[in-house]
Amino acid sequence: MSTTQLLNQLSNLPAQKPQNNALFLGTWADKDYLTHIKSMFSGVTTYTVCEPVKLLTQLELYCSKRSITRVVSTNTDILVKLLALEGNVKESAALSDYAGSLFTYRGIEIVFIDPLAQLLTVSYGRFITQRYISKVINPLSWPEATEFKWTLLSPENISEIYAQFHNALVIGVDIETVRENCAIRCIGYSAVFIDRTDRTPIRTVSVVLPMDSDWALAWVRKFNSLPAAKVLANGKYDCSYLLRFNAPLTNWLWDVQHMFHSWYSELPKDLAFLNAFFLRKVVYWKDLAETNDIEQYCRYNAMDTWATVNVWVQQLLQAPAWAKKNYVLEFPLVYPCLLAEMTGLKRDMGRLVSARADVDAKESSSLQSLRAMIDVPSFNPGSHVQVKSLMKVLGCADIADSSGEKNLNKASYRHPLNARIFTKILDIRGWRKLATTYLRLDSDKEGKKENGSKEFNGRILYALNPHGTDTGRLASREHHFWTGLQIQNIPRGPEVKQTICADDGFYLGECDLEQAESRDTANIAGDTSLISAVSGDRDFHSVNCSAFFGVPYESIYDDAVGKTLNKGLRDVAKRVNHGANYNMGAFTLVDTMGLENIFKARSLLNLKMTDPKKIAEYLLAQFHKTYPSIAGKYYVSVVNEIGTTSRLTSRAFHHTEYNLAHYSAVGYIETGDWTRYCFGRPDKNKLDLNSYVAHCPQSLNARTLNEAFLKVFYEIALPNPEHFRLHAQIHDSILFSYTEEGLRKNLPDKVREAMEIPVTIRDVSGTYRDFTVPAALKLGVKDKKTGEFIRAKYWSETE
DNA sequence: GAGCGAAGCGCC
DNA sequence: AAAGGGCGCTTCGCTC
Repeated sequence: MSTTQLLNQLSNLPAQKPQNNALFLGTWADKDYLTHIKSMFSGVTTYTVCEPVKLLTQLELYCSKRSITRVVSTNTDILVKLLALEGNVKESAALSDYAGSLFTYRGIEIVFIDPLAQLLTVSYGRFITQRYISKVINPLSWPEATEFKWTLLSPENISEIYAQFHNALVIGVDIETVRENCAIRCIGYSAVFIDRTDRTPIRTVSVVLPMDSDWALAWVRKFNSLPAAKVLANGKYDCSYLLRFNAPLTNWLWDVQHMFHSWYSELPKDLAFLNAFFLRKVVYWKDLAETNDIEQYCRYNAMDTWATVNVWVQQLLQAPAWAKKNYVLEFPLVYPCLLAEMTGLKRDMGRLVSARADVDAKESSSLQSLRAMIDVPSFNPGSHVQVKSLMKVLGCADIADSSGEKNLNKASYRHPLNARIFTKILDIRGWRKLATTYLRLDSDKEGKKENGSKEFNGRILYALNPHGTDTGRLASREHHFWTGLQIQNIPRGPEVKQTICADDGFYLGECDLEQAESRDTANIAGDTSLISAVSGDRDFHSVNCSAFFGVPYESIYDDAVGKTLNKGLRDVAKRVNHGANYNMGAFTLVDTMGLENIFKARSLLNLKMTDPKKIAEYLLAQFHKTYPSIAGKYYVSVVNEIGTTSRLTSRAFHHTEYNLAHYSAVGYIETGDWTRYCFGRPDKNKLDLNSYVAHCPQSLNARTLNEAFLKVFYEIALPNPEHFRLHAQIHDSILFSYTEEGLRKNLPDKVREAMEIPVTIRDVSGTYRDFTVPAALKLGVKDKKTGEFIRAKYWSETE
């Protein structure tokens, strides 16, 4: 019997019975939206009050007169009063924290929801509001969580509890940490026990161990080695700290954040949200973590583990098959990600200091000249407010709503004097970004805490999160140890990458999937012209140019020498292709190309019209004429699929043994690979359509690279711990390092082979095709003088 | 002085 | 080189 079947049989039954009338207790701001929630009360007689109600006694009186026993509310005055009754005294409380929290007051159940305006402004507003309202309107549809009981572990009880935990079905684990020194304050465990003979067959036992002694650490190691599967919430965080203390967690198989991301990737997934989403009778408790009382703190730790296992039970019971499949695809990525996060990359500290000095020098000389030019000695180009005023002074008030790069370029196009000033501002901003974000030194602190250098023992650390994006790409941010960098947006020039290097005895290598998203788009849409254009031997943009505008390919590009002959027109085709591919409108095309380029295109193509928007429309039309399946079939299929199922499912199959072990090829395509639940309305909202149209190729590419990441982890990194290091995945590339011995074993080539995964795909018209995105290794640079190949030691050398 | 949102910008 | 989409970090300027 599977775990799910077991839980299904044993699920604790809810105890409540349906009750009397209902009340919506809102605010003035909710008045306009009342019609939207009417149907959510399932026909129960519901009163509405939007006038200010400040006292619980007022509420009680109102309810008792009308036989009201359940209340849905956005009234924060009442919320604060209810919290005070629970001993949580505060002046104000945010609905965003307490949405989904349920209180009981004198026989009345009160659930709080977000302001009704969110029904229209947040794509998932209706969905969540309906769910929370059902907590009081349809309580029988909500299973009861286990009873919360917790124990502080001590020498007196720990042996006995440890023995008891050997029989657990799963164990929830959560740590609380000290940010300043990366210590672990305490660790909580919640064991789930099953007893079919019991009235409540699912039972949990929660314990907490303060981490204040070697004795405690020794016990943590024992508990972490228990045989039960572990369930965590964002477990890479906890695992990182436990690894630091040499107390690795074994058999981590479940994670409620990854499970929820696999199900509703567009929704929040912090533990507080998951509690409110899955458990009926909960009140937000994150603010309790601010306590200084260690006992209280441990209790809070225990509640988190209790919530984690209860959420886990409900996820297993309620998640549909496609979400569980997503989980199987996503969760295993935590292991290679954790390895890469704990490996990090070495920073050459000498080079860091000199690179920073170079950047600082360029910035300060530019700043000096800018200030002299405009005669404002204190001008700060980093302040958008000041730059906007400058734009107004220089006659660009009409575009001074933003001082971003696009508008500054527009302003520059108007007058050469503007160009001198605004180009300088953009230069300075560029240097500042490099210095303050990527080349930080300890001296940048200036009294502010945690604002100095980014290295951890001379290394750049980072987090790689498989649950960070809506498309299945990994997201990156600073490391769990509260330092390091987002590793996926390191600037492409040498300025920063020359300071990041392989470890002693290692070389750095990077392997890219080439034009992956274009190939994916072509194959998903099944546009045979686009497939051959993107996978052929000829220059893609020149092929487009020829097809769009009816000029001979030979006049655009010379294949023999690999040279562009008509850069201007090829450029137009490039811009049009990129824009049209993702459903850009004519207005935006004008905006992004700039008037100069639009009129350049007009003269290159001898067009008659003078309205820039008309020119852009013409350009976009040429794309859609050439590749009719993109808008004609692919966009339409996105709208239809979401309209009928609220989901987008990738009909693609990756040929790796990991997948083959789980699914047979044909059935896999029919049921789909990665599925995204879509709350947006692509039929009504163009931005939603754009994002869903972009999702499919981006997601398919992410899936391919994620499969490759797993292959590299299992087949290359793990068997060669002395000679290979897995550093990161950067959207279409994998960054690694290897030794001389690793080179003799051909490990870089094996990375490339692992990344070239054949894919079988069913296009939107039902045609099956096989294709493989080629991967290219970047292992070094040719010396410009000697022509000798230099193996990369620094990241700047893998170009 | 802390906290927060907006703006801007880095990558694929 | 850079549109559309996908992200996260720093600074500024404001509020509390």
